[in-house]
Amino acid sequence: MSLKDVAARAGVSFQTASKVLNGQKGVVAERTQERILAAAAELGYVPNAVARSLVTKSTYAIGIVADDLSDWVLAQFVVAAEREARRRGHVVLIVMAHSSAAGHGSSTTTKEKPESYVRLLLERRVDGIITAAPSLEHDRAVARLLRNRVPAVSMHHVPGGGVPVVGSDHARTGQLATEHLIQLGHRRIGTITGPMRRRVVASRLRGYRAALEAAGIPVDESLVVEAGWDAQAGYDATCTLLERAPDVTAIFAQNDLLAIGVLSALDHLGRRVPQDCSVVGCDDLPQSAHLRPPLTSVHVPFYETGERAVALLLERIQSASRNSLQENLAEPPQRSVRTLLPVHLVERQSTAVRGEST
Amino acid sequence: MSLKDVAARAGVSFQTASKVLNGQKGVVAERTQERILAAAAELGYVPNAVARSLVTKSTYAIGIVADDLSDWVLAQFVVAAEREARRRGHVVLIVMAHSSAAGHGSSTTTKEKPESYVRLLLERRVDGIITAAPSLEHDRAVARLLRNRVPAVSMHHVPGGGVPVVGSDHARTGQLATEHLIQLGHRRIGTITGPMRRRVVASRLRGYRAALEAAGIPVDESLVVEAGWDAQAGYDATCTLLERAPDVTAIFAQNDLLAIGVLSALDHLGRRVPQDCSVVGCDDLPQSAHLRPPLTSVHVPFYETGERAVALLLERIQSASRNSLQENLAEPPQRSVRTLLPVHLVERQSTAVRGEST
DNA sequence: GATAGTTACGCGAACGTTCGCGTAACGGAG
DNA sequence: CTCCGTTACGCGAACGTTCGCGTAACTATC
Repeated sequence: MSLKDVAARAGVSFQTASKVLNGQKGVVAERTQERILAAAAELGYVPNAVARSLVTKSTYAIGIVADDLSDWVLAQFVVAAEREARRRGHVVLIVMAHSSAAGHGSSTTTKEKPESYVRLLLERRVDGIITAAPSLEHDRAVARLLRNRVPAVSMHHVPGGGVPVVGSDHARTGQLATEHLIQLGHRRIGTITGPMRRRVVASRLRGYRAALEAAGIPVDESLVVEAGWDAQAGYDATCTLLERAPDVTAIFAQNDLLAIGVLSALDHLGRRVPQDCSVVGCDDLPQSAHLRPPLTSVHVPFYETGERAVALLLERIQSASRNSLQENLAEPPQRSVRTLLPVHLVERQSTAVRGEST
Repeated sequence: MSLKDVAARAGVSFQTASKVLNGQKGVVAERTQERILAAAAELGYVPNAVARSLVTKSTYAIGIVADDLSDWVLAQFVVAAEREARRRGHVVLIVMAHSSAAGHGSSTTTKEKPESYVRLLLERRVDGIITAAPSLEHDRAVARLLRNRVPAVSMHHVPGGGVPVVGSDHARTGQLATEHLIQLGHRRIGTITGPMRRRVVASRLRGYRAALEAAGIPVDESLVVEAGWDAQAGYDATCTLLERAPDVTAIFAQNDLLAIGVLSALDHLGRRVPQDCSVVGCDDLPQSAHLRPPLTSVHVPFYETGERAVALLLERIQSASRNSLQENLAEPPQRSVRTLLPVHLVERQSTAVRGEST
């Protein structure tokens, strides 16, 4: 099962076997190479990556700390990251930052500290870490580890900086959606936001405000309703919104799940979409095209974000290993970079010119 | 950074440091223990799990081979598996069986063989493997590796058996949905299926047929439309179905994504749900409760399936390590077990008594 | 047929742990 | 003061690799 076994069977030293099975080729004579290959095949030899890692000091593994993957958006990110990582010869170790919520039958409610997620990966000696866990975006302990211990890239804000961020332009997202509604003639535009403590939410809301101001429309705070992040929350928030301001003619929902709830609520309240009320979402889920009516939404490139994140991470890993060769000569000050991928509006049938049917 | 460093600083041998930092406690005097702990903290010592694994021959890692996690169902499974694994002290290595489809900008189209997914994990010396990749359910090479090389549990059928399967009762799923429609008085019940090569699809269809036969309703093959696995496919298939058989009064869609397409198509064709046509789905996605109308669906316990899968896997891992101690005494014949978790119908507003409004 | 050059392989060390056993140091009893 | 029993720590080996260098054996040159 080990190099020694196949070497014995082929009648060579295990170091020679190592050279042909894993290491550099061409150093070993054709004839013995074949013998070794044959022996390995017969024994079903599988190289031991953990021993290899021990000596090469590199695991060819990257760690991902992610929030709940039930969220399509994060799943998309992770899928892309894994694919890109493997394309480049790395494997992915994933640790989920499960929300503290009791959840499904976990009897032993061990209160896990967020930094332990990262620590777990550090113990495993991953070559680098990617965080895709907005729930950790305010955690300073996690931030410190990411900054000092290992090459890292984050999908969200990291307190204190020092970690490159790859994301999309959230403010622009809110702005695009709102501008679209303004162009359709809407003036009373409500918005359903996610939880305010999340940065994305604040950014998208900023975009919403900016668009209104640019159009000379006063921002009415009663048109902003903070909600959760799912369809039910969208439903409830819409009811609240229409109670507060029955005259809204358009609603900007901060994601498509919320938007589903918005559509549902409008239906119950007897408002037709888009004739009585336009709706625009964010994220552009695949299903959104098949809702009734098909949902206008701002497309956010999560897949590409995942790809970019690992591409950037692998670059950093390489430059880090180069630098350690040079004994950390010229410690890279490395201003924390922010890469923002462009978003764009996908127009479907849930938005229309204001008052078209009245 | 290593045990030797903290040992040096604490003035002890590194083996002693090992005992207090990782291994058994109580063997070392209180005083020196504190010294070592202090030294470790000052140096920011993080144990090296790869070195540990090398000697203990156990990585405390399990591998998951999964299909595209954009599918909520699989994501759910993986989320649960990861959570349960970590609760029990294991970490998760995930490898995705990306469909060969060209997809997003992967320039180097290295044709990866499915078995290489497993091989990757074997090299990493994971303690066990879980497969959640229906796309691999016909791959004999993968099956052989799972059978012989490592403790494994699968979420889907494994050709040749020998690997315990944890899943849910798919035939019953189809049966429950169909029985429900029959009880509401429907006789002309169409069904939109997924791709026939998938086992789930065949099983659910079997349940559909069984329910019809049990009710003495002849099975009309023209009412069975094979489709893909997403909303668009559901839309198209519904159009086909209604062309073939305009008299259907109920449709059973094999998953909720398809059902979204079904609802959308019925809307376009001017049929009201549920008055003109009832619709029932499968999987019970969270959004399904907020569609219009809220979708009746068969709930499938993916989360629990994930939990059970790793629970079973960890059991097997333990018994395997015990057995290797006993030199594989009494090779366990271990009939390949199938654990089927129960499903249940969730009744919402997309189904109604036939012809209630006509 | 001795010497230099090349090619093909082996050797030793190191990576950071764990684990069992050996052995100092110490205290109390004879 | 010697002897035995504990307690607290150290030692050596092993896990399966990689890597650089040493060194046989073999071919070519004079």
